Amino acid sequence: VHEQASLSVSRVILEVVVDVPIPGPFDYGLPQALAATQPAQALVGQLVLLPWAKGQRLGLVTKAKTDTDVAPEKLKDIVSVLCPELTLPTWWMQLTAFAAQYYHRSPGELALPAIPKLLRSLPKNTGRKTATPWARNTARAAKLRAWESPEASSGVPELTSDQVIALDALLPRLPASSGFSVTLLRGVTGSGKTEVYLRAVAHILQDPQAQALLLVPEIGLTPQFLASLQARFPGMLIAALNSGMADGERAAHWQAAVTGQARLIVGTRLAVFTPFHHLRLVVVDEEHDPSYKQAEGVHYSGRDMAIALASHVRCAVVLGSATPSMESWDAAQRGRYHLLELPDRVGKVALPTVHLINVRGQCAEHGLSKPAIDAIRDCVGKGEQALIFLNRRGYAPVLHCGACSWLSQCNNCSAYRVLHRNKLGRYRLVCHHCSSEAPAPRACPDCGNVDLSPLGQGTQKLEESLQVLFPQARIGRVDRDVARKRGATEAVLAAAHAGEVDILVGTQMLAKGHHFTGLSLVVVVNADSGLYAADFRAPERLFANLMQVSGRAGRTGLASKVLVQTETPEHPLFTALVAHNYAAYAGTQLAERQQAGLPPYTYQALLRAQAKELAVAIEFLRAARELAQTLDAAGDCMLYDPVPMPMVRVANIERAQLLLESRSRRHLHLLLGQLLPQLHEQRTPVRWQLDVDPQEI
DNA sequence: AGCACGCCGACT
DNA sequence: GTCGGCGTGCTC
Repeated sequence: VHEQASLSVSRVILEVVVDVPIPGPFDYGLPQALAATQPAQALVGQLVLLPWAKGQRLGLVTKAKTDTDVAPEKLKDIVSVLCPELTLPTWWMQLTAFAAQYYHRSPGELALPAIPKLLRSLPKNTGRKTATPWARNTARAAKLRAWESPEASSGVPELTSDQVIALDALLPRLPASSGFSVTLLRGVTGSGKTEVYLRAVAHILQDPQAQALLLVPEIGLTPQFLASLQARFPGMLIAALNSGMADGERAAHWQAAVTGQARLIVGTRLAVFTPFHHLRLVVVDEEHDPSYKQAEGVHYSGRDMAIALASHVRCAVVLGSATPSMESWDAAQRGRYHLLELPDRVGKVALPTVHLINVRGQCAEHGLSKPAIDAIRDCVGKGEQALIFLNRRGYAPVLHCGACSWLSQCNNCSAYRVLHRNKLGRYRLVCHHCSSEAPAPRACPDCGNVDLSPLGQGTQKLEESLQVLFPQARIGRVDRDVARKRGATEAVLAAAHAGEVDILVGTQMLAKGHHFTGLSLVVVVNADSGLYAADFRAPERLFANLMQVSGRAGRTGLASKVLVQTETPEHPLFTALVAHNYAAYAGTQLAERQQAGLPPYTYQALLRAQAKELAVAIEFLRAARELAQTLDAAGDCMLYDPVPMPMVRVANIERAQLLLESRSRRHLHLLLGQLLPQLHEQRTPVRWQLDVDPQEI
């Protein structure tokens, strides 16, 4: 006993986190050979190779200490330091630990995936020792060059008086001495929010050590955008971080951000977990965008984590949007965030006039109303461009048999297969949820009727109808199907910019960021989907989308209009849209949310379960709810009944969900903190995951 | 989450 | 006789 006690005090113990869904941390011993080369404290923040079960795996050292509760015979020594060149900073370890706690995951599940695969790959025992991954990656990072910008710097635009006012308010918050602050920049489409960000970035980057992070929605990170940034910051290394990049490229950019070699980092949500060298400013562009929410694995919010990041490095964060999320708008109204507004377009360009077209009871087979067709004809006749917005890709949402009412139901999902037309002109039925597809049947599979008809329309059919209506017009289409082909989207957009397209047809992919100089007409074909959806956030998203798509029109001063086809023109959402009145719409939304006890006035977490049988998933959630009820004896949380998800079956897996809600975030998280470990302990055939602050219910 | 161990059906 | 099905137990 004596010997053990003295051993345990003299021995260095390392706390290590690992990418496994068990809480940890795990204690390991430091072998003598490694202890001799450096103080144990120097290993904190380093990646190490560990013996794990029967094999080896990667860990991150979070603490060096001298005692442990782990039985001596169970305590193993770390094998080696994997990447001595990389020490993760303390603030970063705290940020990932905070995120892990907030999303109720193990710290390793947040920390380790944030490091590029290339830098955390286990060494292959090929015998010969080669350069470390870090060293090899250093060579790659050194080769990073400026983004190709076609034309030389187009110069710095002059600021409008609104932009001057916004910057005058923003710049004093940027110095390091000002610490953490959140600013919401609300500016109508075309008001020059980007110019305000860029001035703030330029201001911060005057300090040769400083770095700025610009977060963009998933589809915003394009080569063109990077090129335009490069033109603005000639000679400066701009790193890009997004999930689509190849391992090597990603690692090189990441390393440039970590060493400080890259001064400006542009990234999608995952970039928030980069251990920046000296971050001094965070900008979240289009902060309301749903793509900031990670929908797989750890369901984190890139926007919320951007705020957490800024608070950990003690710098300013700027959230920008024409249609801020209700969460951010409410925070700004309450003074928790500084609010800056850009109420007018640059150059006092008029916002487009919005007209509502009542299509109730009309069944135009091509989906376009008479006024819309007339407006398109007029627009194209004048040599201007029209954008037709339809949030539905494919040819038609469903194939239908008029004789027996058969519909093209997916075999694996509770959804219809969508009729598509491939490049050979052949019709196929494709499920947008499980991707299963088959040639469209020539005759009804149920009754043999050969007269099958497509119901409704998608972008493909709309494109076809438009070509019939306007045989002379040059039509371009942009949706995810087009985007699948390499370079196809870019080609259509380039043609549109060059004035070689008269009519652009597309889904919401077209709604964001693009700036078509000749565009004077926007037609929204079906504005009503989502208006009466079960998800209380659906109208908020619809409003944002419509504002966004309307904003494409007339950005360069052409008299422009937006036609919105709807069956309910009297709906207040459309009234606010016509008036370009975000504040009024947000005000009524927030009042409703407060009345109904919904976010941002309550806090939610969603427990989702999947099983082959719906009853099994529901039963799991019922048991979880019961457990939660006993843990929340004081009744601080509202525990709803488990229900099937709106899309109950995907790829033959049945899904259900349990909503937990509280007026107190603290109480909700206290409950989750007790509930989750118990759920982990129970052995169940049900797959489940927790979504804190769910965006889709 | 992986991954190994472990105990019961259709194959050489 | 064996390959392999996925149930359950563990990872400092």
